[in-house]
Amino acid sequence: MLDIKFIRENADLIKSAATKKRINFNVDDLLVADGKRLEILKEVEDLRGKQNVASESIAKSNGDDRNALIEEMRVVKEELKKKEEDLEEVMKKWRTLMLQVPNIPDVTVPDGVSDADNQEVKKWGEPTKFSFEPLDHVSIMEAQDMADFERGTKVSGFRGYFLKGDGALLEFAVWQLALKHFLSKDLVPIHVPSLVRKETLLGTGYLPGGEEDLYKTQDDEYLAGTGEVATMGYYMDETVDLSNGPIKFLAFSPCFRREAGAHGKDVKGLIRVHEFFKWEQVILCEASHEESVKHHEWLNRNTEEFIELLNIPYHTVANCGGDLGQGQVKKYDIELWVPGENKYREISSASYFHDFQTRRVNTRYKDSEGKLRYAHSLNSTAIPTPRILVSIIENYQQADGTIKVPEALLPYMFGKTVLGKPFRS
RNA sequence: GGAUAGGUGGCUGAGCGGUCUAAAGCAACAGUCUUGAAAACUGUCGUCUGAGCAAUCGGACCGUGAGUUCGAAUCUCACCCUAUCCGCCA
Repeated sequence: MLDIKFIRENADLIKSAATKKRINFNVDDLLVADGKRLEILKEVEDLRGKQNVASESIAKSNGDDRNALIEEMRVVKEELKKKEEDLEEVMKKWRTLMLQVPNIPDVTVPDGVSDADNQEVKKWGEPTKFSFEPLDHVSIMEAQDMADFERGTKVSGFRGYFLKGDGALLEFAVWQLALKHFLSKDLVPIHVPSLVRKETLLGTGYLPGGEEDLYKTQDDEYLAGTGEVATMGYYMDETVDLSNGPIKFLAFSPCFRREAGAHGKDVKGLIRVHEFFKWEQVILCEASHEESVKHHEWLNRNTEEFIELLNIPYHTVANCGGDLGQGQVKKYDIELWVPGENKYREISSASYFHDFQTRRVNTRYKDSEGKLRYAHSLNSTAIPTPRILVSIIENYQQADGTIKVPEALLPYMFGKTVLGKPFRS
């Protein structure tokens, strides 16, 4: 959500934002509705003012004076009722349009329609070369009894999986390394709920609109698709203290996604599952563009560093306008090399929103002049499992089918340096 | 699941049809006093929104939404949320 004053004064910016994001939104419709809204609001407020004045007189008077005044106000009441109905009608339209206003993408966001137009801004390492034909993670993990997809489906349904033996150990090791790395960045670890109330999803912008990708309970709660939801909900309707610097969280939570729009995609393996775990970085900072930009770069760099610890080839892309969400100002995706598919796959997404989200969740802070302002919010994946296992296993596989443990994970693998047993040559 | 009690400003808490412009206390901020601090005293002290250069003025907000009324924090209805006890339960 944006400030209506800002929208009124920067209608052109909104127009080009919609164009750049490939979002169908007509700001003129909103401005017309807004004009009407202000006009009727003024009338309603004048009538209410009249009523307030008369009300005081009525309280002080009696007898005929009193009855005359009451009669007079009966008419005002009818008029007011009619105007209020008019106002409600305009407000309905106004609110609907307000929720659709796209946030302004940064000037550095590349132009484009879809993820195919995202711009590579960094490339680290070269795609792994093998002296043999590499296997995909599904074949390797099944052969090594590190994952069980058949029983996963039997027990959990489509996209179900078990991580087992070294597969499970590897996941826990990644978590440990992630804790070590990200906590060295002074983030506050927080384990957040996945079961959330509707308000938090409305606040973060996943509702309305994302209903079909969310699991819902019989008590009308939802299972969040990311820890960002509960983390942003943490300070909902509160005034936070940013005088000692930004609030920086490292949130952990199970994540649930129905993947309703992805039925044919990535049907095998650990790339796209209904239930996974994610460590997520979340920042609330002062309402300054420079601050947001600085933290955005920092968040993304934190995750890049983690991937570098694992020594997996990756590249970072700046998402193009058409690949940005309604609220995002700018977004980076980090994509890891996946030998089995011979391409990079997204592992992380770092975005900033200015005050787009905090307006909805109503999280403010007092600035140095004591004025209440909406904070800026940012979030970035720290690390998702099991998706990250795909790249670890495929890039570290050896000719005999075993997997070398990445050096950084050695301290957390209970002495194991190689996973699995030779099964091919 | 059963029963009960509640939702009022940053917090505690009064108000239960018309000076509510929401008491009072605490906290906070400023000042006086003081070498400095504390205490004491004095003053300030909500949010959103519209008009205005500004001082200021108007409107809204007592969990949410409807309703009754000339007038609602106060009455009616529905919903949401919280707490406590019992039951069940990792």
